[in-house]
Amino acid sequence: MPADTATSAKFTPRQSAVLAEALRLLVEGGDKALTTSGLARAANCSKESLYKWFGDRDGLLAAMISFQQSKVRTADRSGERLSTDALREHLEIFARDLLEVLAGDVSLALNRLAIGQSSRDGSKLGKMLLEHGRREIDRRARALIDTGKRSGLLRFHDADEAYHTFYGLVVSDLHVRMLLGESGLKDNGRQAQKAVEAFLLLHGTNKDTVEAVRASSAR
Amino acid sequence: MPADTATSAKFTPRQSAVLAEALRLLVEGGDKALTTSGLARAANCSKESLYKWFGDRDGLLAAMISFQQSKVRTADRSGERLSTDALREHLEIFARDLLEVLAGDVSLALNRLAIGQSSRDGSKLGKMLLEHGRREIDRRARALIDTGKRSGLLRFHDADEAYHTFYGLVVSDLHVRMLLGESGLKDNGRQAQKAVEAFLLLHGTNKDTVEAVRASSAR
DNA sequence: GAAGAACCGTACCGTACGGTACCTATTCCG
DNA sequence: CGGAATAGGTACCGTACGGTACGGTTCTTC
Repeated sequence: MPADTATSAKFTPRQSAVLAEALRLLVEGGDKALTTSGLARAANCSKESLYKWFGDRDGLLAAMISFQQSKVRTADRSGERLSTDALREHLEIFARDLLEVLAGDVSLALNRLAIGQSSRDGSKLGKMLLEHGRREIDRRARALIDTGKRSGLLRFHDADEAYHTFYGLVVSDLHVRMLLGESGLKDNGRQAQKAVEAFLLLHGTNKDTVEAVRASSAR
Repeated sequence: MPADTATSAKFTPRQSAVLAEALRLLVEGGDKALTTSGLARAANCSKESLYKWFGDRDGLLAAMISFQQSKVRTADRSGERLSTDALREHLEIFARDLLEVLAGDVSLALNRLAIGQSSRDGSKLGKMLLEHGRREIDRRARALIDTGKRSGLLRFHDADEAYHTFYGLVVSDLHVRMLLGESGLKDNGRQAQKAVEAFLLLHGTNKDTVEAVRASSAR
């Protein structure tokens, strides 16, 4: 993550610094620890400024999500055709990145926050998280899957379905478990590898790959 | 779900009624709506009784989880050998049940509650939910999978891994999306069907089944 | 039928939060 | 240089919650 260049056009540097501090408080203490007074104290700003900038507490939370997402940029360097090995490599990298993102402190804290609020604000934060937060990573995955199909390495009749299958294979119930407080995996790489193997078996076209994977999965 | 017979030995009928009312409040308004005063008013009991029975608010929440789980009983009628079709049938039923449970009002509300608290109570509620809430359904799934293997219909080298694969195929990111406020699927049955197809392709042994499914998945 | 426990309803206390008002200091700009 | 805008510091208000205390009421039990 870049250090300070994350000054999205939406926020002044000062506001960004305050939002970063707000995220820090949220991560270390949960939403209970994120009070307007506490944030003002920790960020050396006044409550009045907070209310001027963000309206109210909900506005602050929304700004935090928006701010955090402005820092997430996914390198999407899979443009043209791919070899079998390259596809597998890209899928594995994607899976590892996905697991890493989901297990991140800030991601978990924001998801917990949105989930906690979802019952009383009409899921406003949840919608933000889903629509803006995952758009980037979804797009990257879809591009990868589409490229795989165009290269004749994958076959499916619904890209969305294929993506959800892949997501499920990679994440399983890990995300919810981590949200509930469990620690993550010891080895994301291995999980990514297995998920990709299974996914290629389900949707790959390369017979050698399929057979090889099949044999190994039955080992 | 049985109406009133759910009087676990741990709670008196009166306490059970109060806990049921607490769950109702939680479902309809989130944790913010579940105040001790509000519960006392809604359940026609006194706050003093609440504190006498459950200790403090956290004790009440824990009791709610325990109470709800005492109502969930999974019929586990898969004892002996299975045919291919019977296995598929059982897997589909399980998958549908799983999706239905996860999408249930009370389940979602309790998971939201536990996730919201996880950052400030050392994940006590989260642990309860994972260890006691899922034990039943996990056991049922594992029994099913083991039976499949003993019947020569499934192959894998790690039952846990196979179960997680199946879980991922069935649920994907649906659970988190619903926790964030999205509505569930229109058709759980179809999702269950597709997940079972994929799972059998990955871990089934029946060649006919495998080929048939393979063909259909590439349709 | 009386003693006693369990329980209800309510009133109360301390606290902590969201939000507002007011005043001061710094910076920006003509 | 001077006035306006911006932002920090602080004190304050209303509210609502968790938790406690107490008097009155119902239910049990002998």
